[in-house]
Amino acid sequence: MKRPTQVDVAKLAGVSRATVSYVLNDLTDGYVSITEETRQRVLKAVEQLGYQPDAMAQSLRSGTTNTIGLLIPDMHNPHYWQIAYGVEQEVRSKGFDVMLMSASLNPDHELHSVQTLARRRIDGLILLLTFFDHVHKEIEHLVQQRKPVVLIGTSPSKTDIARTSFKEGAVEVMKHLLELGHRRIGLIYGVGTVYPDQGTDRLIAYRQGLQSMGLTTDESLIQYCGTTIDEGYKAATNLIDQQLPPTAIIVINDMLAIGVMRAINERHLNIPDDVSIVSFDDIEVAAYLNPPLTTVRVDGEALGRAASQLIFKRLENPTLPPQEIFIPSQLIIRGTTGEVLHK
Amino acid sequence: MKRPTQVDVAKLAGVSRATVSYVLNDLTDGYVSITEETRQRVLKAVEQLGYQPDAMAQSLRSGTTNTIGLLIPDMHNPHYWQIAYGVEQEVRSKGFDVMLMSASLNPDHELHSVQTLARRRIDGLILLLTFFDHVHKEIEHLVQQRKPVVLIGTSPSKTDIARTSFKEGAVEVMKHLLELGHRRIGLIYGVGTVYPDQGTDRLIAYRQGLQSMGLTTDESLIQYCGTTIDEGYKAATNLIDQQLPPTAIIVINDMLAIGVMRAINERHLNIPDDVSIVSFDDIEVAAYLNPPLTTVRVDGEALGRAASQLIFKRLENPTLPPQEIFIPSQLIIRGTTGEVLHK
DNA sequence: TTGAAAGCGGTACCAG
DNA sequence: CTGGTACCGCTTTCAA
Repeated sequence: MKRPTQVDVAKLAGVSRATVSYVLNDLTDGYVSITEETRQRVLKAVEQLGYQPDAMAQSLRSGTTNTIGLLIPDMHNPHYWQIAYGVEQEVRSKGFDVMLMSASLNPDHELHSVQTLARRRIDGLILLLTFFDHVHKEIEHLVQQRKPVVLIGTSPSKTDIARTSFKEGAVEVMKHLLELGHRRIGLIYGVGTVYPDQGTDRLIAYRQGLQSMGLTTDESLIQYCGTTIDEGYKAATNLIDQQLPPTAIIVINDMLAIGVMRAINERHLNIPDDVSIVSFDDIEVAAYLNPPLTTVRVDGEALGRAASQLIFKRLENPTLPPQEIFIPSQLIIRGTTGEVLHK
Repeated sequence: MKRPTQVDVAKLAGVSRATVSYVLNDLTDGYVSITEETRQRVLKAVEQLGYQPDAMAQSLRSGTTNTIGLLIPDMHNPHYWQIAYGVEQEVRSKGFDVMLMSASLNPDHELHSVQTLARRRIDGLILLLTFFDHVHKEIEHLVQQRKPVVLIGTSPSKTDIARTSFKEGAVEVMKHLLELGHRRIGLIYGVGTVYPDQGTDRLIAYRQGLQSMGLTTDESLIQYCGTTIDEGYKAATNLIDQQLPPTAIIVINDMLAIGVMRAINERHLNIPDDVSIVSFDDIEVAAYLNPPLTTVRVDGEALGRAASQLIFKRLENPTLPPQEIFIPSQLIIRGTTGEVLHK
């Protein structure tokens, strides 16, 4: 059985396609008016056939889709879900839908996803990019077509952006650790990306923090790695198996920090007495780890909501100058950081 | 600037719309043949305008969307993301896209999402339902229209289904705990749903396991709660603050178990010496908790892949009888379960 | 080798 | 009050 169309409904109700359309769109209140009896006949036919208007055809006609596209870097980091959740909340409250895609940390997928989303006549696009440059041209096009495009990121942008910055948080982190007496501070710097800016704010704060105490950066205390918990685990073992291991480790995000904590636990070292740990994001489980994780919170849900608001603002007023909403980061001190007990 | 259409390209290249279509769809190899020179002119025009064919119009014409819809219950449980990840992998490998929606644990949203997905001419639909009955009619319609619909769930179904069962796992759990000497076993039974069957398999195994040892079910050891970590935390406090607290707690999923572990840690009780914990799902962080969580693994990624395979199978052969792929569950013993030390 | 035109499923204008 | 019809952007058959 084929999907029923307007024609089927019209036939069954014994009216014309136009009439069906009128009834369904409640244009009966406007200029056109339709007998209650006809109306009922149509509605009954709709019910009988289980007719649902074809969204594609509607979009083709109207030029709008009532859909916002959202691209996240990958599905393995809860921080991105928080963002997706925020977007979903806000977008749904406006009666729009979200079409979510993941770039799977792959530049080709990222490009493909942006293109796919664009080809769908999405009404607006929220992008959390990892490989920025690849999609630059696509974004230009979208902007020229007056499609709302909002970035979620850390670097200022010419387009609308829901921006956050780890800078303040990272500075707080350094201050916190230095106050606790830490001097050998490791950094696990795992970013699944070639995007040059990603994480830089945290790296800079790290170096400057050390500098402010007259310390030089010991490059052997910096570990680069991927994005999985397991890679965090491995990076941590590299760090703590050194002759002079760090007394504190800064980890670029909570997921990696979970791996780091595991590595330390397995060596029967105590957190925070032997090693302190701080990271970034504040994903949901962070507060429930043992001990609870000290981390720099970035409110993902707020980021997602902010991005959506920017979309709708531009939808209403396409000629606005580029907008920015800033979501600050903030150090949440929990149980994984403590004073240096022994050097 | 408007989005460029085929007409714009045709004009710029000085050819007709059809020619553009031919070039873009490589029909040049078939019956139609086009001068290399014309071809190049068209391609150049496409490039210049940044033309991308309109997916809606294409779908309207072709009747296919190259898109699979996926509905998950909510965005806060990593288990669902594992499933989504599996779906994404498989679907993308076939050159299709995934449109993901979340029901936000809300029956209205669930219904709305299914309807929206259906209205989009999605080529196939993968559903992880919480409030089954509400969408029953929609599914019927889809099936009648020969749209592939695949369920992911635990109860057998008349439609295609990627099925798992916690039963075997739950039985293993009971065996494991009883062998370790546990007799007072608590159950935290949090399901964010009114769907009658959800979790039942685990409840049954629980009762039967106790029965097999000649024990009766102590209803005060069963706690019902919601789906958040925090609700798991609260349910656990109810349990361990009892006069005769359980020596082991079975938790319906890992997210809740994280909250349970926290509650126990906060009371300075030891896991597993004072209280053992087992749960279900085996989300990514489970192995990295402190101690690592004993849990019944259900391979979400495999579930997602299986569901996708069922979709494609039916797409190829719509008249197949209902298919089922079964993904077994399996107890993974880690560090949160141990022998009873004191009663 | 290229172009004209029908139609996919709706919407909305205009005429009856 | 209702029906005819042009059009949204693209594919594809048929004719030139």
